[in-house]
Amino acid sequence: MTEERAVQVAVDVPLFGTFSYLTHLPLTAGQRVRVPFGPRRVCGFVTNEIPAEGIEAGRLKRVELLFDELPPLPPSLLGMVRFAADYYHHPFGQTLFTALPGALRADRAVRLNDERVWQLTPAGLAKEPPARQRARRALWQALQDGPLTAEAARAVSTQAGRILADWLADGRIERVDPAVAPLQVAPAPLLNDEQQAALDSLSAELDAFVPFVLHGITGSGKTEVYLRLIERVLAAGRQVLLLVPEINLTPQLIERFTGRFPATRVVMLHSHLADGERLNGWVDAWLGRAGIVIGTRLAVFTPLPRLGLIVVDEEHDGSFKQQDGLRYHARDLAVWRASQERVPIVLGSATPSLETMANVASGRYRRLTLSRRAHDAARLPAIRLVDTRRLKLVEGLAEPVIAALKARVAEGEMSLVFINRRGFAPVVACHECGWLSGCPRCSAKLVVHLTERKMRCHHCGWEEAVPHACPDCGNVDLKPLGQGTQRLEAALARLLPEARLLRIDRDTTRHKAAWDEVYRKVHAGEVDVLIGTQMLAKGHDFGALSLVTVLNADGGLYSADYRAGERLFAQLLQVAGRAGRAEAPGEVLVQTQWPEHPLYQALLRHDFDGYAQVLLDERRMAGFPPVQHQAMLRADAYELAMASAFLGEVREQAQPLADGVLLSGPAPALMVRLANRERAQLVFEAGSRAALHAFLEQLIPLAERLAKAHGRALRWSLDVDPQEM
DNA sequence: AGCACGCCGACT
DNA sequence: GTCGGCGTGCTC
Repeated sequence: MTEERAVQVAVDVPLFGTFSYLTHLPLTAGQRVRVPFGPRRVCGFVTNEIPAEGIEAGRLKRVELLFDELPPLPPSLLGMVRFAADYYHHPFGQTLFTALPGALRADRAVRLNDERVWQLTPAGLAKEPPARQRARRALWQALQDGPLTAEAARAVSTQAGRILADWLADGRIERVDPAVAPLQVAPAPLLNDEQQAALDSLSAELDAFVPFVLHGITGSGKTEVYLRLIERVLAAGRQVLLLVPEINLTPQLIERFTGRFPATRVVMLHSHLADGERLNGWVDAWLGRAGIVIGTRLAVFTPLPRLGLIVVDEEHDGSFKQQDGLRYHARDLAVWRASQERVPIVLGSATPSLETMANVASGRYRRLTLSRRAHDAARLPAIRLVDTRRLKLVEGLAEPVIAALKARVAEGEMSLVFINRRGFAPVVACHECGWLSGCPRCSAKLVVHLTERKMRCHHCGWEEAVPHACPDCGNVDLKPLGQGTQRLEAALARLLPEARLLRIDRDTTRHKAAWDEVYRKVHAGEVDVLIGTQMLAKGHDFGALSLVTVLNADGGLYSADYRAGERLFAQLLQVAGRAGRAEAPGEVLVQTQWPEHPLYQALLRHDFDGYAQVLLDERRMAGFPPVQHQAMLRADAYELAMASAFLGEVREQAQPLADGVLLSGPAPALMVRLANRERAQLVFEAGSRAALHAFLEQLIPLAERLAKAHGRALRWSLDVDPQEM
């Protein structure tokens, strides 16, 4: 026992700083402990943070317990947490706890899988095989064939546990760590010359921090380039972190990696895992047993002792930004991590974010381009704009679009009807008095689901029955307004009576089994027309789509969110990329009332770079990110007035501190009402990151103090690099 | 965030 | 008399 001393412990509370405790244990940074905290006991982590001043030694409590099932968290993880806490101005303790799997956050010991395997000792090999009992003979035979995992032993016999314990006791067998399996690589398709060139450039920089952008059009075979690069990293005995958007973490993707590297442990990490599963995957990565970690944004924190490469697939995807608590951007943290650990990082996308394009333009990132589809036969689709100003619409569909769909159905080819639901909803309206089905808790409109005769709020989840008459004037002739997927499905069924339709949206794919069924039907050729929303703009491979139609793209041109244009353009390029993947040349029809808009003109030419430049110039003129840096103080309360009043006070007192920082607002949020609360925001903009952060440093204590006066009804949070207005 | 303490309204 | 509503303050 060493002498008593003080250590700093981080706990999961919204307070800046760590807490001092006495201990006689030789504790080091990263160890998990139990400490008394107020009237309760909580789990905490020892840090090497500088102790706060001014706490009398007499008031210190003692560390109660060390949880030593696992080694201390590595310094690299604590370093990344420190960086994230500083950058996002979030309490260190809470930042650390969001970086950890749930099982390590609780005030109790964890149980880990025993990874060791059973194998025969030399003494055991020399012994006679057991003569009696089927179970003993079978187990003995299995051990002759090689080491057995606990799981494999149980599969041989339910008696295995007892028998193996006997044999262990008499020295015939031993329990050892499994040998590291040599890398195995399944046969891979050939690369085209562009893919090969990209791979060569990437492979030349495996020992340093180099940020790459792999800009490859849909169908150009980015994943195959990742796989070849990953093979080289694994062959060098190092680990790979692959971050993917929530929606892309599919069994098909995982199978592609496990299929290519059958002897390599591939760990999947995402928020829907059970606590135990997530912990085991995390620990396998941490202890170096897993070669590849594939996960959503939370996986960016996974400790990897032999990290050799980070890949962020679909780096433009919004799901990399967390929208509550620690509002981190996993892509940005991944770039920071790669620089710290001196490994290359690949940001892959068909439509890179403007942030990334700006870094390419400034020379900070190196761009590699895949401009052709991997299969030579697959050509880029021809895009046509259908000007709906001069055409009569039937149920929201223009005549040329209906005709094109009919033709494809007649030829037995699959089409996709894409609806951009952002800013558009099938609401119930009264044509007598103008009443609309608004959500009682939000400023959103309720969306009709005809099959269930319900109206549902897609923002807060509120649900109610479709009324029989107008609640305001009693008119019984209520009509659905706008275009929802369900209503469109009904219209298409009438217009294309011979077609087999399949609707894909959050309702039809909520359950995994339903999604598998959708996938099976599409690939079995049991579908003529797919109908769907945003989900379809993501990277799913639906095979032989020959026609893609987009019905209501214009919404993105009118949005108050300055990023809406960027998102719409990316979404249209992505969804157009669904067409013509196989031998059939694809066609894309976009209905619009504004065909001369530069966005559509760039789309016609498949000109991503050109329009990205237009958008970047616009951002420069307007002083928006990525040219300027932003942070946003968000506040919500039962009444907008309280949120605005708080932000107004903050603005008034923060103004003198703003050196090189522009304050705007407070303004009501774009979606003012959300789940019975009303929201407002105050925006800070600066040309220099350092100036912005120096300002935010002073802003936090100010906001804390001013918020206190409004009581618990007022909630606030700081969003650094906000993605949504 | 939790949790206790504390000070006012309707009940066995 | 006291059970319990949630405003206020503190956590090494």
